[in-house]
Amino acid sequence: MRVLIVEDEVTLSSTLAEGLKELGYQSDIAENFKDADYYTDIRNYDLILLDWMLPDNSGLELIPIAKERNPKTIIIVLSARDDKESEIEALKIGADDYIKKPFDFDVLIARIEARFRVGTSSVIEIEDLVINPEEEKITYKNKEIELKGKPFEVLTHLARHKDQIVSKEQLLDAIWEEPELVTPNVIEVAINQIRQKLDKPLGIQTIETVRRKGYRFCYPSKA
Amino acid sequence: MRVLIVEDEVTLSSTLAEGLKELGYQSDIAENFKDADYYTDIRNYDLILLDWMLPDNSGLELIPIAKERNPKTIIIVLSARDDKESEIEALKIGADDYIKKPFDFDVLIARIEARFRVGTSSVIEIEDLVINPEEEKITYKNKEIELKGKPFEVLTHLARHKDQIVSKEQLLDAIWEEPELVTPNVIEVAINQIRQKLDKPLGIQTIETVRRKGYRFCYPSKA
DNA sequence: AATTTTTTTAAAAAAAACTAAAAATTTGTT
DNA sequence: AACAAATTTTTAGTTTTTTTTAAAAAAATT
Repeated sequence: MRVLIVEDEVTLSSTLAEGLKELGYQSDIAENFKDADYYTDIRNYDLILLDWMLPDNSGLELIPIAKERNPKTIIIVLSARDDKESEIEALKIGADDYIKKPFDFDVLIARIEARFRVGTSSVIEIEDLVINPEEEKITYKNKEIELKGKPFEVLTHLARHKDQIVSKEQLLDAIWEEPELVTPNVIEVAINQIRQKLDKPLGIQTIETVRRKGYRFCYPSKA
Repeated sequence: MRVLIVEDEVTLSSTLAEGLKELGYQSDIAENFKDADYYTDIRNYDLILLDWMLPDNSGLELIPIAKERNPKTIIIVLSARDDKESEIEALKIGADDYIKKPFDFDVLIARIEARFRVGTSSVIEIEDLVINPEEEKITYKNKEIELKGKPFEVLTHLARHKDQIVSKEQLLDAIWEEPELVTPNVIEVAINQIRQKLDKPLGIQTIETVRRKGYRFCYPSKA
């Protein structure tokens, strides 16, 4: 999980980053609007913790920009303004939550975890295909398929977003720790693995490539 | 949008129901746990506004039950308990939001609308013709049309400016990264593609050429 | 009829995706 | 710590698809 903390009080932002790190979140820190603009441009964040008042601009102005760049980003505004009007304004402009400062770290975490909570069972069952991310195991008609590591994660991620186009960039962001350090070709290699080890032997198609857009999990095909 | 209000103070629940009705929400009211249990069993709610303290049970106990029955239900807990621990408890057990009483109606609405805000769907629907730019897909009477890349983008752009004349220069500026590097002929080729793959097979006309001016998306023709 | 503009076609060029294998890195074991 | 095994990443060549060019044919305008 990738988090962007936009906050000019360095004490607060580093405390947050540390706390989040312990919980397995990876965060970047932007101290002003300009940096936040830069970061949201080059990376896709799952979550943005956004201070309203920044030295060079209003944090609120980042909301439409960030949402435009990645509509899936959840934005939680952290603000010292405790009037109802401010809260309503932030929510209306596109914020997903509004927490008044000073806030309790545990409450913030509880709200974040509630946001990203996944539905009960993590096992993905699609017809005869069963993907168990916990155990990193795939079976087709109860027969186990040898597919591990990155290719497994790519398949899992695509299966979770069944029928949706997922771009290479999104896959990199979701699965690789530092997406900018690898070439997008790693995904092509992973996809190739899946096709060699899963599709080919079983005579099915699980992933189709949508040229220039990404890949889409399309099993069972609706044809 | 279907809402279940679980609240024993009738004054509050009916005020809420009325306010929500004006905004187009349809709500049921449960005054106690038993009724809430009954309602969630027979109906699927988009949203449940849940009071923590109910006469016959803790409202929190409804959360896993309701989520099991309809995992998509959003549950907002409304509670007089204003300590952090209670808020964390509710969120951890599965609540999606926690609002302290007394709360402001407008804030509640802003939070609800933020939850159900739909990411701007860019799908263009014109009679039987549906253009989905996200997925780069066109269907006519649910039958998919093979049209991708630049021709697809040209069609999309013209459809977005339905009935308006769009010049070749405008199309180049809108779709090509570096318009000055290509000749306007690329557009003519794209238009031709559209006519070959869309208009011709379906016996319709989507784009008419306005000599010396540009092109105009003219489907359905008002003739 | 001459000129301009658009349409059509086919082939060249460019871009994106695929594949196989080597190199590098990580992991587990002795 | 050193080795072996497994995994990941890179490289580079191939294939496929899309985009562009260019030139001929057709249509509209003057």
